[in-house]
Amino acid sequence: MSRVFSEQEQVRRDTLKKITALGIDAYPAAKYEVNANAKDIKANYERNKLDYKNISIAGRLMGKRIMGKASFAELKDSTGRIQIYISRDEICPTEDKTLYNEVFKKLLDIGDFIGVKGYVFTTQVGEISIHVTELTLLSKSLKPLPIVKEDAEGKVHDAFTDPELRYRRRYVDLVVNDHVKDVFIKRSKIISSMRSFFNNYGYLEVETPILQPIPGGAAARPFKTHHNALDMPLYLRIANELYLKRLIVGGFDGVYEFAKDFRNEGMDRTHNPEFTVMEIYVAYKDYHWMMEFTEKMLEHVTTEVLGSNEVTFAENKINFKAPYARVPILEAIKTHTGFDVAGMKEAELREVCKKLDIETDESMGVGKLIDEIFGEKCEHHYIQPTFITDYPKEMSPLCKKHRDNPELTERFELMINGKELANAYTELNDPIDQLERFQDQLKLSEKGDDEAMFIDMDFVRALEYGMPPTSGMGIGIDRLVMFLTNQQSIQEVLFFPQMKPEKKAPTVELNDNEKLVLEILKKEGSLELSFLKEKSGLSNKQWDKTIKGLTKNKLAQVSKVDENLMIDLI
RNA sequence: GACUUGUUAGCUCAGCUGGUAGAGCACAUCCCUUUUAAGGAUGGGGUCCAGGGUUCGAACCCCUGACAAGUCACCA
Repeated sequence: MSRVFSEQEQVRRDTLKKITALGIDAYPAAKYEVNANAKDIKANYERNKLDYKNISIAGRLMGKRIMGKASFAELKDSTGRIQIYISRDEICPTEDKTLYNEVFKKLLDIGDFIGVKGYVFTTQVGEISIHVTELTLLSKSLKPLPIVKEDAEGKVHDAFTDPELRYRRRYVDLVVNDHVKDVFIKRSKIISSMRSFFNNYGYLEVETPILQPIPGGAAARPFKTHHNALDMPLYLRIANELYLKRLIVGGFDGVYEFAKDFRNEGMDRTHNPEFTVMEIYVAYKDYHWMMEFTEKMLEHVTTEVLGSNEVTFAENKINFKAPYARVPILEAIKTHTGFDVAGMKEAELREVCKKLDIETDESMGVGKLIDEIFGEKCEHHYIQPTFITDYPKEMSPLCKKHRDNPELTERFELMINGKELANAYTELNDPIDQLERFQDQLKLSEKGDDEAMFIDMDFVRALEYGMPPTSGMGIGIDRLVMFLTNQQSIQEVLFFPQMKPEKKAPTVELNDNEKLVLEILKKEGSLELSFLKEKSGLSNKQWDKTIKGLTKNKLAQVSKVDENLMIDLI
């Protein structure tokens, strides 16, 4: 494969050769002992100067300011940036000034990893810096990074902002945009904060299959794949609910999993085909307990990770301090539409939808119709964390019937900023009821609902052995992270959001037109431009492209002789 | 899936009514021992997303396509 390098890339490759020629290994194998980092030095040097007499630090070179025999440069490690000061005669005490004049000044580029040893001091301008006594190249960078600069007022210049480039080259984004890195650090902290919250309760973190013969536990279109040895279809999981409940059957008191789920649906600001969900199931609990558990968890996480329960998201301030409001879905509909839909049959609900200007179709049953009314008319009103409870039975086939009303289920969804964040049930543990619900789903699917659930007979069998009363909850981690980091797009909280493949690299081979013109030139030697154009028989556009291609590849050149443009082979 | 907008140097962006491509940073060469987004001077660097059309002439106008972003639709 032949690659085309930009001028700057070519310069760096040449530089690499020069480094090697000087006997320097641009990619040394040995470990580099580090005893300090940028953040720590900046935070503690003033108070404790003696500790910073002999430090060793490593990172990327992020900027050079050369002033003759001395220079300043920026070093960036995982904790931040620090300035380094290099004086020629200090790192080159003998007559040989190569390390400074050649290696540092000319052969080190922005983006290279270097290690420096030296001592910390404060410059005349008052910046804490490292006075370098020893400089080591740790890894050469062959591609130029975008140069993002920040001025004294904190204003960013030439920011690297193009979303496509940022997502496709997340590594560059992370190197250059500290605020992006911070989002992902926060994401990690949110997850570990949740994990320790669950562990403190004594619940067990588990792993369940991602490849499933029956994709269950949610209403969604799955990805399908094929196992060769078994010669059978397998699906990427859309949820892990049914497996976690099997573990409750098996006797664990509480199990949870941070799971990647996969749904073969559209992509937009809040949907990525693979996404992370945390599901937890706890025995001997119900959904009332789970509401308290959920609000306590969110209060805990926001306190621990953000140091506050108040979160700004877009133009809204959201308060995660428990407790949260609890609103039955039918009450929410009554409040926001004026219609009391309790006990309504499908036909009556359709009538209500019509009056509310909500589109319906034949495949929609009672559950979907109610869900539609709520989604259209109510959902967006719930900005502050709110538990919407007691959903209709038909839209919750894995959820236990409501203890007071058999048409409803003991289910809640947690709404935040008008969006669903978490979903929880008092789990259905009656195997006979469960099988009937699955069969109802089958009818829905026959009616054309392509998201209705499959019947999972092994799951029914597990329930037949007996599952204790259990409550379960699932929470979308990506969306939670979006809320807590004030990001409006899911792509900003995923390191590598799904993208279409990149365009193919351009070829350097000549196309047919170029070959044709080249043949004519080879035969004739030197020709007048308009004559050659006519002879080639190409359209204006094609001629233009072709001759530009040839001159670019240095195969032909155009020159002006008197008043005529001549084309020659090179 | 629909609509809107965008795609020009390594990065951020200009580019007039169609007349052969511009800036800042970065890069290269030279000068400079405490500077700080940007010291000074000089210079190099382009498949103007791709393909086709109109035109004497296209980065610019027209058509088709690719990719992205935004809005909407769809989506427990």
